[in-house]
Amino acid sequence: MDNKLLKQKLAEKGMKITPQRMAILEAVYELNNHPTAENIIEFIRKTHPNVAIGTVYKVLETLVENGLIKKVTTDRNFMRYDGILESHHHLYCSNCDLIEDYHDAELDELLKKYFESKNISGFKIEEFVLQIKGTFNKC
Amino acid sequence: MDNKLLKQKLAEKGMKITPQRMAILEAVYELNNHPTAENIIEFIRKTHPNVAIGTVYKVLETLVENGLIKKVTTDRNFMRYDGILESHHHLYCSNCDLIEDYHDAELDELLKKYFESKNISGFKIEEFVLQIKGTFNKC
DNA sequence: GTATGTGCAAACTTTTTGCACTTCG
DNA sequence: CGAAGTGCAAAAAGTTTGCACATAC
Repeated sequence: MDNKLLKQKLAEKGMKITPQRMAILEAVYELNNHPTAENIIEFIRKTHPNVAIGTVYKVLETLVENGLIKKVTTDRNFMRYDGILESHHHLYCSNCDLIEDYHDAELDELLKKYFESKNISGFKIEEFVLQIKGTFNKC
Repeated sequence: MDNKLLKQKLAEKGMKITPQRMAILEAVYELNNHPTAENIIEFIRKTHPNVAIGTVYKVLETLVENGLIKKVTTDRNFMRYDGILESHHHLYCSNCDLIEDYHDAELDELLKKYFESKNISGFKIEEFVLQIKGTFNKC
C-alpha cells in the first residue's frame, strides 16, 4: 500500500501522521492473517529497526480507538488485529492458529433480517461476527 | 449445585475426583457470567482458602480439554470460562465487560440450515458462536 | 502402591506505564 | 511553539512450569 493512502486514512480520523503509525498500519494491512503485536513488530523492524515495543502497543490501541483497525478475539492470551473493516466472519481452526476470513453478503443479509424482526430487549446491536469453529481439512 | 452431581460430571469424563476440581467446576457454574480465573480464585477462596493459583489454571485447562467447560473469547488479554455447553450466542457490550448469553433455538436452526446448503470448502464445521456486539441500554 | 493431582514459588509472556526527549502541524 | 507522539526500561498482569509432596483409586 502506498504512503499517500496510509496518510489519508490517518488524516481522515484527525490523527497526526507519523512514520511509526504509517508503518504499523501498513503492517496490519500487509500481514493479512490477523497478526499479533509480535508479528507486527517483526514486520516493521525490517524497515524501521528502532520502533519501540511500547509504541507499537500504543499505536495499535489508538488505531482501534479511531476505527482504523479492529481487534480479533481469540481463546489465547494475546491479541490479534484485523485491518478489514467491512462485515465479515471468521473460521477458527481447533488444530492450528489460523483464523481465516469468511465473507458472505448473503449471510449478513440473513442475520440483519432475522434480528430486525427479533428484537433483543435492552440491547442495541452494532455488529455481528460469526465465529465458525471447526477444522481445516489439511490439519 | 450439590456434590453428587459435580462428582458425576467428573466421573463421566473419567477424571479423578478431587476437592479442588469440584470447587472449581462449581465456581464456573455458580459465577454464571463468564468468570475469569481471578473471579474463580476469589470465589473458591471463601470455602477452600488454600487452593493454589497454579492449580486453578491447571484444573481449568483440564476441564476444557475434557469438555466440561468452554473458553469464551474476548478482546481483552485474559481468558473467561463458560459452564453452559449447549449451543448459545453472546452479547458483547462495547461499554462494559458484561458478556450476556443469548439462547435462540430458531437462530441455531437457521444457521444450521444455511450452512448445510452452503459448504465451506476445505473446512469442517463443528460449532457456531455468534458474537453480537453493541451496547446495553443501561450503559 | 502407583499414577495422577496439588502447592508453591519462580519464571515466562504479553501488555502497560512513566517520563524525558522528539516531532508534527 | 505547544500539544501530541515516541523510545526506553521498568513493572504489571495473566499464565505457565518444575518439582517435591499428597491424594485418589
